[in-house]
Amino acid sequence: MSGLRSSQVAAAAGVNVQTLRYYERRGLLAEPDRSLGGHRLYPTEAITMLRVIKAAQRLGFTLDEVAQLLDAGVHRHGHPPTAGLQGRARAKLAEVEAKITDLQVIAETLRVALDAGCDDLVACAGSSCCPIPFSTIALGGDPGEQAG
Amino acid sequence: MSGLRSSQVAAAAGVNVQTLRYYERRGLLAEPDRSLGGHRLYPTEAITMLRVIKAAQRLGFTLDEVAQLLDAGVHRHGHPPTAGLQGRARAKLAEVEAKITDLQVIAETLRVALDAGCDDLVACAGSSCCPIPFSTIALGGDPGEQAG
DNA sequence: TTGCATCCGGTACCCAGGTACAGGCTTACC
DNA sequence: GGTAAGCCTGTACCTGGGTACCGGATGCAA
Repeated sequence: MSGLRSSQVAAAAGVNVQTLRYYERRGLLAEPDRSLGGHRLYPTEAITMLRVIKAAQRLGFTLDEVAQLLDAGVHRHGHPPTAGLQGRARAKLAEVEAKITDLQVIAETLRVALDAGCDDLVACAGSSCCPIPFSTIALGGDPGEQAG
Repeated sequence: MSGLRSSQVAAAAGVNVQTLRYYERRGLLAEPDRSLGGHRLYPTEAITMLRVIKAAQRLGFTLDEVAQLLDAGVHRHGHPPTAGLQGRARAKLAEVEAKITDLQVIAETLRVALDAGCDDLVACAGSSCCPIPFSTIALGGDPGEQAG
């Protein structure tokens, strides 16, 4: 009894042991009780918390945002309406939708380039018949943000 | 005459001067001639190259992939068919489409959570009526990859 | 009591794509 | 020739989300 070891919690949540301490440092996971020798002893709720963190992360929230969401759930008084899960989820949904739109533009550009049979970017950049919009293309979302 | 200064090239391409040297180190930009004192003197084609790089990056290619694309355009002999722009663009399109699908799942999950009026993740995780799929949600794409 | 697995804190490193700074040289213009 | 802006190399730092390694201490079973 007396609590779960870090490796047990990590395994149960499908997470690395190091990640537990990382989350603790980031303020996402409460500091658990310790054994006499200083080893962490987690309550079972810690596993739930990890699942919540992973779910929120999967929904597009950064760890900082997750920390704020968890804080907002605990404090819950006099915060602006954007601070709750509702407000934040609405903002995040808008973000995700914007991202989807951006990627759709990219996908369409790739499709027309394939259709046009482009096979050399440098040649394409010099030819006026290539459909890749070299001059305007840089105006979109941050480069590299959808590669992963 | 004799070439463009790095700041001129950078300004023309909408890029930081440091970035020019970074790209040179990464092998994306050919080493230009130098003045007697060692200053870089770029041909106007350098600006075109930068536009090409930015375009490819915007289309979802990493800098390593861009370097390979540029190499493939130059060497052009006996490479497998996946090595050309066509093959790589097809693969990248598939990647982008997968990403879009993933984000659509996320957007839909956010929408149902908003619809259901969820306002506390921890409470939601403990309640069976919350539509957020805490147990299966971690199975999707890498966490954090669409935040930006 | 021995032995091995696990855990501790602290620090350093990984990815990508840059950006910033320090200390010194070159170039351009008056 | 003076001065200011620009450029040089090299190295360190940034974000975000972890991961890896180290030397030493603990926990637990036989």
